[in-house]
Amino acid sequence: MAIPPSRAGTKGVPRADRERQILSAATEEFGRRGYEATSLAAVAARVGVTKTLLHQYFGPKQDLYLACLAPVGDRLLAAIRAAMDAGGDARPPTPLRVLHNLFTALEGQREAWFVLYDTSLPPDGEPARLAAHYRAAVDELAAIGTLDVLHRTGPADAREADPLDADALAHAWRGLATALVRWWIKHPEESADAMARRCERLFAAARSALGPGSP
Amino acid sequence: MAIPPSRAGTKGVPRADRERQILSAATEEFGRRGYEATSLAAVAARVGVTKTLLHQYFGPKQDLYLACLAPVGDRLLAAIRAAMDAGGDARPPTPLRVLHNLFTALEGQREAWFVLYDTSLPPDGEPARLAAHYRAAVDELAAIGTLDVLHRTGPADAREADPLDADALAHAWRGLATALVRWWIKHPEESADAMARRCERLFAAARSALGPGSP
DNA sequence: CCTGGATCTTACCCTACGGTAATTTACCGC
DNA sequence: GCGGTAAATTACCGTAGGGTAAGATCCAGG
Repeated sequence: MAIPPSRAGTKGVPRADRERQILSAATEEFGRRGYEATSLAAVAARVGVTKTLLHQYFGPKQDLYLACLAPVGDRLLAAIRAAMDAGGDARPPTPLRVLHNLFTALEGQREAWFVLYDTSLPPDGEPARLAAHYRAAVDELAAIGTLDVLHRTGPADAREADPLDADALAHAWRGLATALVRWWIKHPEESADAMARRCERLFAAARSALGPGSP
Repeated sequence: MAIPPSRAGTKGVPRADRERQILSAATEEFGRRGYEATSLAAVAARVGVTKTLLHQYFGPKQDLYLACLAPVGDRLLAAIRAAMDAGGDARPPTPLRVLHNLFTALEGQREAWFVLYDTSLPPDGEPARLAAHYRAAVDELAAIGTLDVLHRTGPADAREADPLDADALAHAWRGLATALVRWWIKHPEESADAMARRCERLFAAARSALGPGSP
């Protein structure tokens, strides 16, 4: 009776490729299930590889998460910056341009958004710190647009404006984007462009529902 | 040398009270960290009691979660229904009334919202099923308001309207509410009423930012 | 052929956590 | 006082998951 041959040894996949595969799979798992609920075994299985290899290439779970987050954060930040640099008065309006760029940046890795906005990160740790860093950068950009919006519609005397309104609006805006991305994930057939157009329709509809102007 | 006295034995807290304490603590933990990341030991410690007692009163983790979710779901549903039953043309407009009722229902247990909208529920299991049930009920209500909004602003020929727009709008609306609740949690000093007023201001501001009417 | 390095696995350890059985203490009515 | 029940605990088990050490396999290049 032959002893079962060991499956160990190279499979001919160069390290750089493997690392890309792992990062991709891990990003998807982290985004879907959240940091805590993601098991390295699951990531490894998805790649068709063993847990151990992940550790050899990326170190402990924490570091793998960081390796996923960094490129995602950079990509998203760049997308938002590009949309805002076009100027506040261009068409389509800034919020829609931002969304369009976000969708484009997320195409092919839509779950990546939830790597950045993972609510289950252990509060004290490097992951939370790096995520906070990227979130702060995003919020800073959001604050620019937000202040602009509030100044257009706020009370004539700026001192009457509640200083927290800006923060709340930025937060709400971020949450809205999150919800749209989540919906998008549930409808994989929708392209980034189609999604942006859909948002344009929705915004138009929402505008009439929010204000006092509806008959 | 005296053997350390056992701390076992009743502490004079009747079962019904303990159960309320446990439910309250568990709701908060589940809401904060998510189902997967919540440890029963942490809940027990918060109550000042042992893990075992949780099991004796509520059974396995799953059942404790269900015991938390059911009242939360009922409360939130009732709050939304009450807001929508007042009629679509009353002042303030329906979305703001819904938010106001939600904030009021969540006062004192703001994290409860995230028990219902927990993204880290194991996909196959009773928790996910019950949560899906409540979410579906909420979405059904949202769909009513949503369709109303879209019909007011959509193309004259209703056949041109994208049927998925309604679903996406409901989803976005829900996500917006989620973001507002999250912001509220980070600002504990803010009352439910103040929060509702804040939302009114924000909606007014957003309205001008979304549409093509801004100069 | 054979040696060195790159790739990948097997086998293992340790801890945290969910869960159960058995036991201990306090209170309450008689 | 004295059971009996309600309220808790201690002590324990099993497993899943993060992490490590060591070895196996394959592929160049000489």
